[in-house]
Amino acid sequence: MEKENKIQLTASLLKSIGHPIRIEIMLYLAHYQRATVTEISNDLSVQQPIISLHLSVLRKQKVITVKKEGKKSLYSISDISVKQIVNIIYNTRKKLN
Amino acid sequence: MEKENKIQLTASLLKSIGHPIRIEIMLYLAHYQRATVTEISNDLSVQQPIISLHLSVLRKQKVITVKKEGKKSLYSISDISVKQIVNIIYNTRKKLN
DNA sequence: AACCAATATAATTAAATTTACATATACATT
DNA sequence: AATGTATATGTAAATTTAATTATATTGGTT
Repeated sequence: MEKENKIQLTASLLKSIGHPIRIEIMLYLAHYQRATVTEISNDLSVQQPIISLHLSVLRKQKVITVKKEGKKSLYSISDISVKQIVNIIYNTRKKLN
Repeated sequence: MEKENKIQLTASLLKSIGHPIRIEIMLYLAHYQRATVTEISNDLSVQQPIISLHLSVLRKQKVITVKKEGKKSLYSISDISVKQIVNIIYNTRKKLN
């Protein structure tokens, strides 16, 4: 992969996670392994269309994956490294402030 | 620190790094340890005011720190964990695509 | 003091995101 | 086929972010 493209992808990935609701979704999925849209929507107290939108942003960056089961969509984090990153930043943030 | 605040800070940090030019700046600083605004501007071929602007975004999140020496501003990455994160994502990105 | 180099900031405009709300699709059950 | 549940998509408005250009500030030098 060319450098420019790689930089662009790195930026896109970080940007996709860099949103409060999406951080919450990532932490939620990191904790529960998998969850449906409704579960996430209820537990985070955020309207379903908004959760769906943010899930699509994360899905586009392949940060999470969906597995359809009947009428449910089970979401999970697609890569452990992404999970680690969220935890690293979440836990080291206090050191920077 | 309250959870909400921590989430917000985590999002802000990731968001601040999630931009092509800022990724390039981070990779540049990770490689050279420290650099001036002019050096970054020249080597990345990006206009100085734009670099200054992006540096201020990163500085605001305390991702980088400045040390003034005469009329020069020496920038460097403030925390190793941030450096690691950039490298992790930069190197794992290919696995996700 | 005048000047130059290095950096930061301001104003403007353009573009991209986010939210909210409404609506659509898909599947399952009756 | 009609209803209910789960999820996705469309649109418009509001907000945020980015790039551009110009200008300001700061420190060193003559």
